[in-house]
This record gives sequence, C-alpha cells and structure tokens, in this order.
Amino acid sequence: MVTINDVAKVAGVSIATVSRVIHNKGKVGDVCRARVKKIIEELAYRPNSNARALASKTSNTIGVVTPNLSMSFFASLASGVEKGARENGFKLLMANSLYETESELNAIESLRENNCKAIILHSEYSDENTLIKLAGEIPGLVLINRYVPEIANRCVWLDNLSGSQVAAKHLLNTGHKSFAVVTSIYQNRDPGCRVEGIKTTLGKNRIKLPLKNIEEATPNIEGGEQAVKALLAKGCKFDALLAYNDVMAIGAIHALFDAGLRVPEDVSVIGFDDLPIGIACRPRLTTMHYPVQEMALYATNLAIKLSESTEATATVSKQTHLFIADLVIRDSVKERTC
Amino acid sequence: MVTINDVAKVAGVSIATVSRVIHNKGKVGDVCRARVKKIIEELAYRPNSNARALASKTSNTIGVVTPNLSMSFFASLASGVEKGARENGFKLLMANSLYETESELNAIESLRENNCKAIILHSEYSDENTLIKLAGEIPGLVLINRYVPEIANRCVWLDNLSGSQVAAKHLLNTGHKSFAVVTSIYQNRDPGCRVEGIKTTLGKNRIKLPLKNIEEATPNIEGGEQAVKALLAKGCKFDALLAYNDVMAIGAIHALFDAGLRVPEDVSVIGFDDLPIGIACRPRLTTMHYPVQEMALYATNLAIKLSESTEATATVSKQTHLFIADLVIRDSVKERTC
DNA sequence: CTGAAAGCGCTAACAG
DNA sequence: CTGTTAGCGCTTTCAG
Repeated sequence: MVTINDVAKVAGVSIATVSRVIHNKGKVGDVCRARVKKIIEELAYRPNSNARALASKTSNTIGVVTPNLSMSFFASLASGVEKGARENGFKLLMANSLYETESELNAIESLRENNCKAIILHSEYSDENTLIKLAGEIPGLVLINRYVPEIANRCVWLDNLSGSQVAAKHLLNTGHKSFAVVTSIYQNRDPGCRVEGIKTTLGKNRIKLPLKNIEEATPNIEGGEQAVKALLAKGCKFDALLAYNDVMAIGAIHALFDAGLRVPEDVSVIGFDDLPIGIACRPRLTTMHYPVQEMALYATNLAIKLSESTEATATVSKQTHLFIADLVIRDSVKERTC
Repeated sequence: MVTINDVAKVAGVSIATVSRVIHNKGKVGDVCRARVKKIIEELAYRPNSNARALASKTSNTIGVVTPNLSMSFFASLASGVEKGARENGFKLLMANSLYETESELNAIESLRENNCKAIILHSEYSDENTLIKLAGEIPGLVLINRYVPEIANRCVWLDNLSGSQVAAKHLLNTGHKSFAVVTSIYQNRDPGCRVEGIKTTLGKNRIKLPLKNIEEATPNIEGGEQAVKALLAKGCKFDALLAYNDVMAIGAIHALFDAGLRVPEDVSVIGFDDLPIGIACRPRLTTMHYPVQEMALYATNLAIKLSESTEATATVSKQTHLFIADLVIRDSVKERTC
C-alpha cells in the first residue's frame, strides 16, 4: 500500500505539502503542485480514509439504518440515501435493524463507532425519548418517516392523514357508496393515521364505515388476501376498498378475483405507497405515491447540512420537513355512475 | 467522546489491559476484568473503528458494489450481503456503480480506500483483465453473477444455460408446440446464455424457433410489452412465451391481455429471476428461481474466508461456485392437451 | 510557500 | 497477569 509518505519521498517534499495538494488548499507552488500530482498519479496513491477520519476527527461517511433491504419500500429509501451520499462525495454505511428495538440500537451504535458524520434513521421501535437523546448526541442525525415534535427539524416525514383523505375523497368523487378497509394489525403511527384519515373523510360526507368493514392483517400480500376473505365471510358488501398499502392491496385484488368479484368492475381498490409492483398487477393499481426516494435524498442532504452547522444553528431551526402523497390514477378504481 | 484512555484512567489500569478485556484475550485478572468491564459500561465507551482499522491494518468492513438498489434483484443481492456482514460482525459499505465502467471503478476504489477487508462485486462493465488484476490485489474480492475462468474460485454465479433449458423443457413437457422469446437488447452474457439454452433444448426436441419469433427490447416492463406487440404485429403465432426475466414477462402478459389473448389459456408465459412481483401479477408468474440472496450470502462468507486465508491458500483452490435456478410453478403456464 | 512535529484512538509486540 | 512503547497514515498547528 502506497502512503502519503511514499509520495512525499518520491516527490522530494514533505507530507504536509502532499496533503495540501490533495486538498487543494493552502499555498503550494505551481511546479511543486504539478509534480506531486503527477507522482500521486504514477504511484496510484489512495488516501486511507481511516487515517483521515482519525486525524481529522470527522469522516465523509453517512450511515443509514432501515429494518431491511428486501422490501422494496426500504430499498427505495436506501437508494435515495445512496444517491445523496454519492452526490456529496460521501461513503455509505448500511445497517439493518430487523424490526427490533435492540438490533435497531445496535445498528445505530455500529454507525457511531465508525464515526459517521450523518445518520439517516428509519426507526420503528425506539421510543421518542431515546430518539431525542440520540439527536442531542449526534448532530447529523435525521429521522425519516417518523415525527417527533421535540426534534421536528430533524424529521423528514409524510402526511399520512392527508394522503389517506385524498384516497378516500377520490373514491367518493368516483361515485362509490360503500366502503371497506384492510389495514395493518400494527395499529400504531402510519396505519392508525391512515385509517383515521379515511374515517374523517367518509364521516364528513355522511358515509358510514361500519366497524366490521375494517379488517386487520399482517401488512403483506397474504395479509391482504386474508383480510378480504374475512370481510367477505362476514358478508360485508362494498364497492370500494382502501388498503393500508400496495402489497395488501395486491393481496386484496387476488382474493377478490378468487371470490368471483372483478376489480374494478365490481369493486374498486386503492393502495398506498406506489411501489413498483403496482404496475405489475392486473389491473394496474391506483394508489397514493409515497415519495420515499425523494424524501430519503432530501433527508440525506439535510443530515449533511446539520452535521456541518454549529450546534446553535441546528437547534435554532424549528422547521420540520413534511412531504405529501400524490394520487396516482391507474386502473383499479372505476367510476360508478349509478 | 470517551476513549480507551479515559477508561484506563478511571479504572486505574493501562490501556493495554482495557484492550485485552475488550477483545477477551490475553491474560487478565478476574477482578480487574470485571472492573474494567463495569467502567466501560458506565462510561458507555465505544471503540473507534477507524483507529482500530488504522492500528491493526485490517478492518471488519465489507463492501458491496451493485449497479443500483432500486431494482429488486439488486436489493435482494444487497440484502444477502447485509445478512452475511451482520452475521459475521462486519460493517457494510455500499457503493453503486450506475452501469458505467468508470463509476464502477470509482465505487471499487472508494471501498479500497476504506480498507474493506472483503468486497462483493457485481460487475457488468469491467473487462476480464481488470477483474483479474483486481482479484490479484484484493484477497477478499468475490465476483457475483459473473464468471471469469482465470479466477474461477472467486466467482459465485448462476448456470443460466441449464436454467433456461429447464424452463424450455417445462414448456415442452406441458405440451406446448410453438414458441416465442422476448429477450434483452443487451445480448451479452446472461441474455445470450439464456437464449442459447432455449434454442438447444427446442432444437433437441425438433421444434423450430424461427428467428422472427425472438424479439429484443430493453429488459423492463415496457420492453416486455413492446416486444410482444412487435411479435404480434409480425403475425407470430405461439402458445408459449419465454421471457428473459420476470419484469419482461410481466410486460408481456400485459401486452398479451391487451391484445385479447389470455394468459395462460391462450398463451403460457414463463419468466426468470423469481422476483417479488411474480406473485403480484395475475396470473401469478411461473418462473425460474434465481437464488440471489442465498448466493450473495454465500459470496459474503466466501469473501471473508478468502480475506483471512493466506494468499497461497486462496490461489490454490480451483473450485468455482456455481448455483442453479429452480423451476417455480405458478399460474402462467397451462398444460396443453391437444 | 514549505517543513517539522504533535497527535487522533487503538493494537501489538516487548518487558517486567 | 499487567504496563510501556512504538507506530498505523493522515491532518493540523506552528515555525520559518
């Protein structure tokens, strides 16, 4: 491995000079600079970033922790962070939290050990106090998809309420009269918000959403299928179905067809997230676009900015970072004229 | 930040002792060890991994480079590597290569600067010589989804030929008589192999595959649609369609339905990869399971092993690491009895 | 404009 | 069993 010392020796200068030309700062004579550059090239010298981080007490590494990578929602998230990291010349350290408090904390610790300058955290299981404490310790920490009022300016999140309201309104506008909802068994945060948004919108329009028309299941394809089966078994009638997310919507569509109901002719289905699978199914899924990738990119830039600003600045700003979901009209919702 | 020095001071021992209890090696008195442990706990001391890597000239970091993260194939790959890294107590550095030779090389360099002990590389654009050279320089380098004979023992790859043969055979066994193929415009490596496998299998069974029944397009959903439209426009007749991969297959199914042809009643469709979208579409896609995640996990363990073995051992082994694809029967292929 | 020197936090001999 | 010490490769004053 060729070090800065080797370069200095060959170039006949001190390592300080080499360091200066590498960083393009400080005053270095033109000839000298040119020679050093040439030698760096020839020797294929690559600065050791561990040594750098150690000496400068700062790194150009950004960390991201998500529950996993195999669900496309999180893959998009990671993809957005990767883009942000790359554009800012940062390295990306990735750690998965596996849906557990403990491994979530481990993941964060692991990133801290590595001296990550900024950290993007999708936290599901840590309580607010832990997050607030963490934010106090790590200037470059940004939460994604979660809102904690005390650290509002460190949160990049989505307005689930308005999103689900838009979805419900779309169904109303297209003439639907009777509704059903399949949601996640984990009735915290997002699922809770989304159901809430649906309820208020329907309520405002004097449409009843009987409790038995809301079915909970695990938020995946099978869950969507089961929920619809349960709904049908209970004898629920509905011409519109709102799913917690796209995967549940897909499962719902499968179950509906299996029961002899056509989508969208007999029942309209609307999802949430706008995952790639939405254009794979038949009919193509009408859904709410969750701009995760864009949000992740935004969060990354924010995290880098925060990590560079003085503590004072970071604390002063009270601005939060709220995104909204857009309606994506495809083929799973049909206008009812009756 | 609390350092090993702080711990040593508070515990009233030398840093060497602290280091020993951290690594659980060397001889340390029981009481002493207990006290140090307690203090580490109290001070919430976290070793600085940059300093570690620098001092020990080795890191517990593994790097992975893939073209991107937003395609689910690569997300699965990354997911497998993440799992391997986690299980071995490694950190994961991720770099995307964006489908370009230059950024692929940049990504690799970036990982090397970070002293990655092992690197998993999905290379599409580097030529073999570059890869061979790289393998010589980086003991822990493993290629995934690519075979380079000179460094066979560093390659974890899939037998595309046998995979596509199994697919073709399945269609033959289910009574299909006339075939069409939609493949990628990038007729290198994988796509080439897969078409080849189809041709030989059909050939052996005295079934003609007219050149005009093979249509090339970009390997995505739209490409699949276009290819089928082109096939139909040319007046091609077929009762079985082999797609280069699942996304093209999905596009093909869409186009087939749009043209009034039912899948699988009128034409059977078979994909390749076994991506999550395969169970989202209707009918559910029959496809070849590409065990990427498993392969990535295997590659990770292999890379770590290689990085730890002496150069001699690493070079000596001539074993390569070939995986095969399994047939996954779902609903897009129908038995023909006529 | 350039060099010398003091560390960054940790590991790994080497003494004792 | 425990402490001392010499770096790892680089950044960063501080002199000159």
